Amino acid sequence: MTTLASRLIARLEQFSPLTLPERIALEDAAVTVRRFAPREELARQGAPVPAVLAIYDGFACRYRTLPDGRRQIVGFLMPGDISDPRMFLFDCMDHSVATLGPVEAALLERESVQRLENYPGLTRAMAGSAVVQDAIGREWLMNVGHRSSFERISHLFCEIYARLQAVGLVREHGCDVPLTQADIADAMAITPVHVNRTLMELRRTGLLTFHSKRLVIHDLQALAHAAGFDASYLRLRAKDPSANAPGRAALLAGASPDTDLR
Amino acid sequence: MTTLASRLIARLEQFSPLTLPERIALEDAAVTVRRFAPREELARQGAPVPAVLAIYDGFACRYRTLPDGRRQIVGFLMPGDISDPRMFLFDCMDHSVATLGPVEAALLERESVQRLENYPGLTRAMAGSAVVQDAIGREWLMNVGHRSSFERISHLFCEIYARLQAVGLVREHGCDVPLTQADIADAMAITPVHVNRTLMELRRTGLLTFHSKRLVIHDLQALAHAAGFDASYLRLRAKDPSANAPGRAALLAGASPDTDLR
DNA sequence: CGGCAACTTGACAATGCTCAACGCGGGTGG
DNA sequence: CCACCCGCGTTGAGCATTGTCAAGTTGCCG
Repeated sequence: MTTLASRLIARLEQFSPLTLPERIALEDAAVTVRRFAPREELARQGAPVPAVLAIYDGFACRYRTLPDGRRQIVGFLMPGDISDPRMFLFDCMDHSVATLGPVEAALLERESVQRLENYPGLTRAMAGSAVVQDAIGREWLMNVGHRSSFERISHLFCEIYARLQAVGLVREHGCDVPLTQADIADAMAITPVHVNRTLMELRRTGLLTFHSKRLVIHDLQALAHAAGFDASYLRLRAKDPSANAPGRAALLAGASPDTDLR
Repeated sequence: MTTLASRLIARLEQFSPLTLPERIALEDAAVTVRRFAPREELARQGAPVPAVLAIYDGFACRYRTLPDGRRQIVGFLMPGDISDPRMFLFDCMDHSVATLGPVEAALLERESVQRLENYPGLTRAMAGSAVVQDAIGREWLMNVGHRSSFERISHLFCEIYARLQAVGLVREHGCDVPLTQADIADAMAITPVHVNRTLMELRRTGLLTFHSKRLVIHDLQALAHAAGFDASYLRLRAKDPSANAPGRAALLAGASPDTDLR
């Protein structure tokens, strides 16, 4: 059975190996798993930085809003993700954070994080995680700036699929993606109605289906090609599918990019 | 007379105060100022991470390119800026870096950076700098996603103006901005021809002029309002006005959240 | 059964793109 | 020294991707 800490450890170890004491410290810090309702605000732009968020299950998002109400989602926090501890360097948030669907997560207080930062491996892993989230932001900028709506949505689903695969949440070419079409719209800067049209076109072309929060990718190769998706920015090591059931610890194997890029 | 180190110190101290030994260490690390030609590539996507860049004068940019040649600039590096040292956590760059106009900068090798990271104040300051660059990226996403070309370009110029003001490079409501219209296009994801049209409209409305690399803002208040610009994401402390041109205090350079959001 | 959120669908409008040409200035080579 | 050329800026005409508005359907949950 997977616990929050084990998922977090597995994810963070993709960035830097952790010593036993480091894993224990992480487990201690992330014991209290809380449940959050959908659309719950966890941090507000301009308000004090509340805590670092470590996601066990579900999606959250960072977003900014314009005075007129338009919302731009600037990143997703997915299972195994941890938000950037360096936010504590400033006294207030420059963006908001909210859950999308229901979420299980741990909140790490400032002191808790500071304790973790005494461990170099953990510091390095969290930094790596943050760098990847930056890279994702850069890719999104590319997406929103230079790709058609069709490419954009394809690309987003490729990314989500790859990230969920990295934490073992993909089965049978499908995964649960608790996003509404409006969420996708806010992330990719497309109108909800146009998201709808584009999703139907994706369905029609047989590349993927996304229905009742379930994403199924029928032709990953073709989808990645259509999207211009190259997973290298995610810095994923290939996930051993059997690693879900404990027993086989031999990860870190090759950086064998089977779901290859370019 | 301003040296690279003094500019760097002044900028970094906006994030965290530095002790004397820290300043000295920084000076030691950044003694060698190199000159770079315009359009010189300093780091290439996919290639090893060469060095951390500390800018003394001129603009550089981070960018990603699509196979078909389209380029998205994902951030500017401006005088006093330093690129993110955490890039060294990975073996290759996820984006490229190039100069725009001529640039004077120091290159800090991996070992040099590691030495600096022994100083907590420097580590904190560099982290703060990186967090702000992330925040800028988020704002750009908002820009490209949800603002009209007119707002976008206005917003970009507000940002550039505020950032240059923070390092004392604004005089008489004007500053040197070594960008071509094509550069602005690549940053804001607009066509060069449309950038041109928009610039002319900005000129016509009397908000600003941008000619031969010189930006003059005629009505900052109005421009910021038109752009929906709120400087708080830049986390600038008000620049001491006496540092260069006496008199006019920093208008929007807001530690004060009076130019509030929402 | 009612209500609300999410999803669909259609007609129309517009912002910004494409393509194409031309002006202008500064640097370089003959 | 002049002429050429290339990068950059400027302008125009037509077009298409995507936004807007509006209405209707589905489906879940109380």
